[in-house]
Amino acid sequence: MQFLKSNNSSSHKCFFSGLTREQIVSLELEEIDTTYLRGDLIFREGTYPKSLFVVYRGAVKVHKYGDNGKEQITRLAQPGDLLGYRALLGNQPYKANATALQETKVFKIPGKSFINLLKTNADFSFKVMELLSDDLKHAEDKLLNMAQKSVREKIAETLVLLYEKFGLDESSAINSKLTRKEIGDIAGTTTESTIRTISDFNKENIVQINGKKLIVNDINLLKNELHNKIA
Amino acid sequence: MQFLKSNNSSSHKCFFSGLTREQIVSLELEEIDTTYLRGDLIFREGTYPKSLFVVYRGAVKVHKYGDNGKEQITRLAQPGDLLGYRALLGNQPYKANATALQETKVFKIPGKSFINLLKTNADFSFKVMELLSDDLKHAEDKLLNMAQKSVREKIAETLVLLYEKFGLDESSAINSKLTRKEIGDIAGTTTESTIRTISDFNKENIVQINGKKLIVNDINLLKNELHNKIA
DNA sequence: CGACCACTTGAAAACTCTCAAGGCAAGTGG
DNA sequence: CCACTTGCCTTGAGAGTTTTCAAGTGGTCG
Repeated sequence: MQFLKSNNSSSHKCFFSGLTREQIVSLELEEIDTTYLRGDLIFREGTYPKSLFVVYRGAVKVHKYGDNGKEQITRLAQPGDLLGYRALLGNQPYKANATALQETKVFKIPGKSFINLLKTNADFSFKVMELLSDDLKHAEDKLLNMAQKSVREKIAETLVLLYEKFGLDESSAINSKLTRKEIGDIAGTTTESTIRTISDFNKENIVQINGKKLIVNDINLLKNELHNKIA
Repeated sequence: MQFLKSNNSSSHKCFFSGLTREQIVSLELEEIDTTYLRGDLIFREGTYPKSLFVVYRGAVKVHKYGDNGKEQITRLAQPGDLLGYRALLGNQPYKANATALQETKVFKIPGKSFINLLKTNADFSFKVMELLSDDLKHAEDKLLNMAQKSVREKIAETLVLLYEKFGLDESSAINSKLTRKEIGDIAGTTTESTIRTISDFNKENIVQINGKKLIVNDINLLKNELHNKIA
């Protein structure tokens, strides 16, 4: 099954690799209507989930809006990542929106199949728990960043994240199609502050701006910016 | 078993209420050395977990420190809440510290017993997942607050949280023993800003300061402060 | 070509933190 | 019993950071 060969170059392990063929078949993957273009909404906050989404190709932002209307990206999903499992687990409405960042293909797994597998397969259960556990860790780390870091540090943090998630293309540029606004929405700051900070990094030769592309010649220069440098 | 009668007045359901007597016995609760006084460290970030902690009485802060040394409280645990389950699940070191906020009694469950029950009892597994799911939701909500709200809103948010977690004592004061610094550590701001904001609320008759106590006569006045009031 | 969208820059305003200092209450030791 | 220490609360003023608002540029697509 093609699906099992994750084309994800980063360190993610395929979520279903421990299952038997029968178990995978039992998931009744649906392939209908599962390709999205940049900007397409995959699901909307407040609606109820029917399926679990598994990203097969592309990239997805999970985001919500504050009272003031400002957008906050809480997570980036890539090939191999699951979307919407939390709403399914609790049989609750989605707590965020999911939007494709580029051409993205997902598999849909009927909610019931997912829950069934959870209830019958302890290993699978355990894996989902590890996943939740991991997401929780990331959320808490991010909490600390948001609460305590300067804009400069938050932007550096975000660029390192993008570097690690998306890698570099042939010209050493971060291989994401994110706009400045979206980078700010991840970092938790305004578009203008994002632009100014990236521009500072450019002047300091930490990154190089090439149109919309951000060229990273030495990731360690960026990583140096992650921490408060007050002795 | 006394343990099952949660003395928690708030809406928490007891985590173990779905288990059979045998299953509870299988957890091999340990009661040794399980009372802590205010300020006592229950576990430290970076160390490895041996047991799961179940808060029986009192209150616990889960907190970590940023690069600059500033403390951030990520969670408050009360009777019925579990501590350290995430580290156990992943067999990883604790990612935060836990410190008693008042005289606190906890039960310890050997890590192995917990994991065993997880692997053999699908319902229990599911419950832990719901718990994780819930914690994740809170973390993400808090993320949004941190990223987008003003100090005033964050303090209001925190006071409402404390109101809901700890309730009011006989004099209508929030029934927590938290210092101003700790309130700031939850909200994600400095002690001084916390004091100034609470002082503002006092002047505006939203809360009433009585020594270290904060009297809340009408919680809705505070809740009005949760949202940005820009039309 | 015009509209639109993203990017960029400047200047002022708003907000929050930092640093410094003082007050108050409880507990301690002489 | 009093002086002293300690921890927490409070306030002020200035510094620093970040946002806001306004304006302008450049590229792209129909």
